[in-house]
Amino acid sequence: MQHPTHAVPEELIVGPLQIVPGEHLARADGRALMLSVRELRLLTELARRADHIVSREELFELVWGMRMRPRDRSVDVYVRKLRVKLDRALPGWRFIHTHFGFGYRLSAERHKGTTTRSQVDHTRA
Amino acid sequence: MQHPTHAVPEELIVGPLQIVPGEHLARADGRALMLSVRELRLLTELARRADHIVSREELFELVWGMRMRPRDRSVDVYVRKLRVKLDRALPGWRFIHTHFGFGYRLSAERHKGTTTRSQVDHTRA
DNA sequence: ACAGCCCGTTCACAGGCTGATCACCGGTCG
DNA sequence: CGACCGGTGATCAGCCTGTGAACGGGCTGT
Repeated sequence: MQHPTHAVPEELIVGPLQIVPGEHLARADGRALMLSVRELRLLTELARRADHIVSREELFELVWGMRMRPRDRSVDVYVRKLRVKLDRALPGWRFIHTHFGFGYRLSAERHKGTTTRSQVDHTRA
Repeated sequence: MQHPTHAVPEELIVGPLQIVPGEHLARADGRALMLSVRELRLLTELARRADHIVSREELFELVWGMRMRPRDRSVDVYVRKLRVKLDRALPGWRFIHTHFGFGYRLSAERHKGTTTRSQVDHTRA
């Protein structure tokens, strides 16, 4: 089922991230990200609630479309997959923040010290 | 009694601090703070009584939900944890003021000096 | 039809965070 | 000056998350 040609496409912007759910596409600084269906959908739902904490239960229902079973760790696993890909695409940025006991929050934040290679960052806001 | 759709969420503002209990979230100048459950709850109760002195006993009952045992120092410990995080997030501001023998009071007040490191400050409240 | 690859799911273990208490020190008041 | 009150740093067990890997199914190209 396609959208009508000229429908206004939803476009989510979070820092250097751009997400276009209607096109099943996400970009980092303009470069397309290679995300699986689940990954993109999780990122999308987080982006739609950027800067707000979203609980695992809510995320699960939004992305998987059903109630989360008690000890299901799927959300955690996909959050990690996303983090890895986002970090590889945009080192020096952090997007998915854990709120212990509550859930996750998507916000673009710079940070010092990169994962893979040592990246000099003298940003002293 | 719930409102149907978008009930107005409680939002507490204290100077540069914004607290949204319903979202388990507090922001400093718009930036999300990373607070634990207890910390956020303590900050919330203090904020709901901003500019008023709240006794330890009352704070304990509000946050812990039970009577405070005679020598319990929990409130003091959490006040400190909050002070540290608030100072790191907003150097130059003081929020939690001690009222010797009475309790604590939350009020946004500027002060000079402090950088990232918490500096000993002999200024009287 | 078959092999290979990608993806989604589930495990089990490791590590980090939180909340509760102590013990000790320094500050304040009478 | 002595007693009391609040500030601070550290410890500890338990729960919550992070993480690497294994498993099985479906899709694709040959």
